[in-house]
Amino acid sequence: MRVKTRMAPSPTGFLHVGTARTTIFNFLYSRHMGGEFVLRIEDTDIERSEKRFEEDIIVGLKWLGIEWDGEITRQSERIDTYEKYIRKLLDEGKTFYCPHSGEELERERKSQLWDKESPRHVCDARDSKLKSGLIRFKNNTSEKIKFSDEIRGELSFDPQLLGDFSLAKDLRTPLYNFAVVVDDQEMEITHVIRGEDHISNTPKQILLEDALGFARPIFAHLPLILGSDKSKLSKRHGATSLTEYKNGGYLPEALFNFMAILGWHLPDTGKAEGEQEIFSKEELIKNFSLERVQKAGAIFDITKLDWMNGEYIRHKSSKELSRLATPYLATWLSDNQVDVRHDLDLEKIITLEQPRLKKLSELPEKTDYFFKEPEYDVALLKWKQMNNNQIKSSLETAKEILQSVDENGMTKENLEKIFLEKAGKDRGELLWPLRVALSGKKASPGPFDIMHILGKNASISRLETAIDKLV
RNA sequence: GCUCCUGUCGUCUAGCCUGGUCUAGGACGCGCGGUUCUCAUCCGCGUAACGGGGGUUCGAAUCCCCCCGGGAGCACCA
Repeated sequence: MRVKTRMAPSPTGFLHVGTARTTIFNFLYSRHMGGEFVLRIEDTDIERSEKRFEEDIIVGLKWLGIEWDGEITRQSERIDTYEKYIRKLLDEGKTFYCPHSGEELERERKSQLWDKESPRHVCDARDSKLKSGLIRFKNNTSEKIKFSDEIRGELSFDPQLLGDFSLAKDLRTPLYNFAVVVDDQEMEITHVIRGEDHISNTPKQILLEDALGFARPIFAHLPLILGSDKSKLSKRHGATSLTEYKNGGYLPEALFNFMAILGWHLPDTGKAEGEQEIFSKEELIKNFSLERVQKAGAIFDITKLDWMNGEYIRHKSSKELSRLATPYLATWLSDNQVDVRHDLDLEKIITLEQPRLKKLSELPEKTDYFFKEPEYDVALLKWKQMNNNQIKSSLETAKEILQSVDENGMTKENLEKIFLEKAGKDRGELLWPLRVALSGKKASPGPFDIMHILGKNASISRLETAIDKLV
């Protein structure tokens, strides 16, 4: 079977992660089936759609590693086509101009609600000869509308509840449900994979497809991404735009992996323990199947994303990680007007933090002491029950050891060897004050790594600063 | 209100179709322990769920019915 799926984001806001996830599923499915995946932009809402939002969609999808086939098409470029089909329907008497005003519709709606009926408009002027007004569909269907959803199975709707729904404001201003139907036909889309919030649009679209004599695509409705309170993910739950995740230090592969796994999973591999959670894009494409997607909505669990992002960070080579993370550091350094010593090796610093990073954006706060003198409370220098004199002498010892090391001996291995030889039973007595003096932090990488990167002079200077603090 | 969708650990899920091998598996999180000066990594152990009630059956997370819960959609937005 030939497969062609499409993604049709609307440029009326920044690219939402939910939209991004739907795109991932479309992408995975068509690639899995060896089909085509195309991008169409829904930009007929002139008031709300903006160029910068369209740009955001394109940049975001590229960043995620989603590539589409062919040129991007836009709804606004097909106005002539829509007009052609609207005229056809009008000529065939399948649609009509509705003469009712907004107030009249509102009154009808209220009375229906009052009668505990589903609000809809059933027009009493279907055969009016008017040539202006809202164009509505003459809904004469009485049989149930049935269609098969690839994820949910057989679905059925009562067409009476739809009323004479609208399909265009005028000949050249089609409304969503009409525009998608025409576009899917014109673009020869075979599979419509979209969010579950579109389920109730489907019967309208089917009615239009039938009226126009179009083939019916295969539908698949994905569960929604939910916030922590189980309602549709929105701003009040935290970051919803893809850009925020991008800027927040998430890796595209991690986000892709996480969102693909959210609401979809491979079957039990039968392994007794430790089933795989980390999948490359290729593996996801190879194993993807629509029938395995979950039916219920899934909560967007940021802590699992953070873990997964950390996993991807840990698996990067030092060089690659350094390339990706340096901009975060550079921005921070310039914002804080820090002069960086030219001999500092940024790649080493970044690699040192690799096992601790969940997000690239955490880098500056974790490594600031390499770039400026650490600030800390004297009390932090204290290890267990040591008093100030003991701490001071411990730091003096560390300083002496360091002074005895020549520049070539400033490797991590060598420093570790020398310091551990001199350390007592409780290594903490020597190493804790030393590490705090160097980093100014309660938690940090080990002192040997820090001294190696900082160099002999800077390290000694920090020990002296600490000793002075104790007086 | 109406319509539709949906319900396994706190979260993401495996298992459900084709009842027994499920004393319900994995992952994240959390807790404890090991490595360790600290944190992280890594390793080991642990924690915790079939929404409820009826059936059918020798046997139900799996099949049937009812109830309850959660969500979404009901535009001259997409």
